[in-house]
Amino acid sequence: MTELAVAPAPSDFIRDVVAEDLRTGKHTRIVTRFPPEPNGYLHIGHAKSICLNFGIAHEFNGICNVRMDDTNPTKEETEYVDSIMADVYWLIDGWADKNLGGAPLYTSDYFDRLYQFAVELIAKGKAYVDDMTAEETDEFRRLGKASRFRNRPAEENRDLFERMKGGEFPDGTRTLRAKIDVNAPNVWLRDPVLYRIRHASHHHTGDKWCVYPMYDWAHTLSDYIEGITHSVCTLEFEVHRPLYDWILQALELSPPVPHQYEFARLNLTYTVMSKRKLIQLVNEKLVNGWDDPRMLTISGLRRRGVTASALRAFAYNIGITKYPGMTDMAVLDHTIRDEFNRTAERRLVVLHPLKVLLTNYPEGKVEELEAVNNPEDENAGRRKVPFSRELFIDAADFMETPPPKYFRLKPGGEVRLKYAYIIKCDEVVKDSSGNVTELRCTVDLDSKSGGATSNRKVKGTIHWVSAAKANDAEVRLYDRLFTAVEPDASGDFKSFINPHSLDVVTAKCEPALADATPEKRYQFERLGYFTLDPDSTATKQVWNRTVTLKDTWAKEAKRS
RNA sequence: UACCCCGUGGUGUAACGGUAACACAGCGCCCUUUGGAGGCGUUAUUCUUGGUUCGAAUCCAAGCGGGGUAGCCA
Repeated sequence: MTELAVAPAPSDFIRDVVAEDLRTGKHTRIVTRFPPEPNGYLHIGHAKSICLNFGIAHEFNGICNVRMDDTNPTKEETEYVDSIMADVYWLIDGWADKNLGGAPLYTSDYFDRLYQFAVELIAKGKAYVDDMTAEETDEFRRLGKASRFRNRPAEENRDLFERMKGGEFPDGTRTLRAKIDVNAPNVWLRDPVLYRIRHASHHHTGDKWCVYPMYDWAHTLSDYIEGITHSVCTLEFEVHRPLYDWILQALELSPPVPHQYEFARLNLTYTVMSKRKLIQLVNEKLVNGWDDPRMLTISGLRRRGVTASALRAFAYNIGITKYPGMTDMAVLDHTIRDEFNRTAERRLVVLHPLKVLLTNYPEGKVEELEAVNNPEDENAGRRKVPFSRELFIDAADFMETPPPKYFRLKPGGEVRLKYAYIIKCDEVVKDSSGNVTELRCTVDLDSKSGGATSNRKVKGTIHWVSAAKANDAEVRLYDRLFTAVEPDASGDFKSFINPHSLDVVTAKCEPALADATPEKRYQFERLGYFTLDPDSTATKQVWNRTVTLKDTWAKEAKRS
């Protein structure tokens, strides 16, 4: 099993529609799109959407456009465009052709055409310039009342709209509104605003414009312009769909026209997903930037060590529906472990070193013992691990007064050192304040792994490194960022930040780990999966714990 | 409040009028030189009430519950 996570093509209600439209000949080539607003970094919820839209294009031989939905100059920045494209390419690379979507497109590149469409709508008597304030507009809409400017002659509307574009009027003084039905049951049909005045510099069009289209106008027509067949968005836009369809009909656009479909956005336990909250975490320095490995941003997940293929497998596992549920973070963890168990090479690393002296093992002797790189993959080969008189084991693998069912080292007890010998703890050395500083043990020389007399069983097997040959490395142990299942369910989500979400230790690593590369994932035996962080230098490795191993002992220990 | 959408084990999904299944989580056992992985088993599900039908998770109606929308944000 070297092919990973190439799951069978998933099926869901949207793919069903796509397949049907192809079957009936309604469409001959599928075009989807992923339309982020460049006002923040992409998160795992966007990954779900990317996998859906690119997935459909990929499976049905179509294309998927990445389109910056940049109609609000006051919120959008080029930095975000760059991060978004980096994330999208990373996520789809090796799975769908990058050129499936090509270079990023921009709604702002269509501003001229969108403006012309608006002029057309005015000419058809289906839009008018309104002079009411934002507050008045809101109130009238709530009351279902018509604006007193609603019946302006088309020519006056045309003139006013042109002068809006010309910059004659200050921000907020006028809007262009669709003339639909001020009393419609669906509030989005109560003469929605199509254009507003914003004397602001735009990240992509500079100072060319001072009127900017609203989402519904821009998005619908951008879909049409690009020949989108299936415009897939999240549930909160469901009530916009009648407006989407109205716009296409009002302009009497020739078919085929796009159709909008909605699915439930991703909700995950123990995290927050809204851009507003993520940006707060960054700005208030509660995390170290957008790509902090504790963030559920795509860049954060990438830095943490999650692979694109694992993220895609996750998107596949959770499915697509209209039910707005809450997915357990355990599903993400499981998906990552599932892949890494098959692909990650094993290494011995001691996180919290406790010295062990083997009293009956010769001083100065070094044995090169053989270790399996990956028990799940024979092709991963073997390596040598040096063994000597002084070792480090993890402090958690020794207890002076252990609870029942503790299989590791204890005074007078025995344990197997992985790939090496069985040792017995004879003596516990402590400092003046009673802390254990060293263990004196004896080796059963007949118990060497792979040897003729190695068959003796002991209950526990622990990892270790040779003190003389070990290399130091910084290891960043990440845990979930929030302690509450739903941090934003009530109160201030920041009050649920996990104070132990990051623990930094200096670990002792076996020599073979020195050759590690950033692309590879490693399992530190019995501890978890780890990835080299970009903070690493030629002289110092920095490791991120992507996810722990499943730990049934922790559960057992909690019980007693 | 109005309008729209959605209700299948604890969680996420499947079953497309014909035996309610899969994954995660949980529990138990087996195996294990990772308390990992793996294997086996197990707990537990169609919101309610009517209707249509030989037959309903599926279609219809009402109720109940949950979510969304009511920015000159997207």
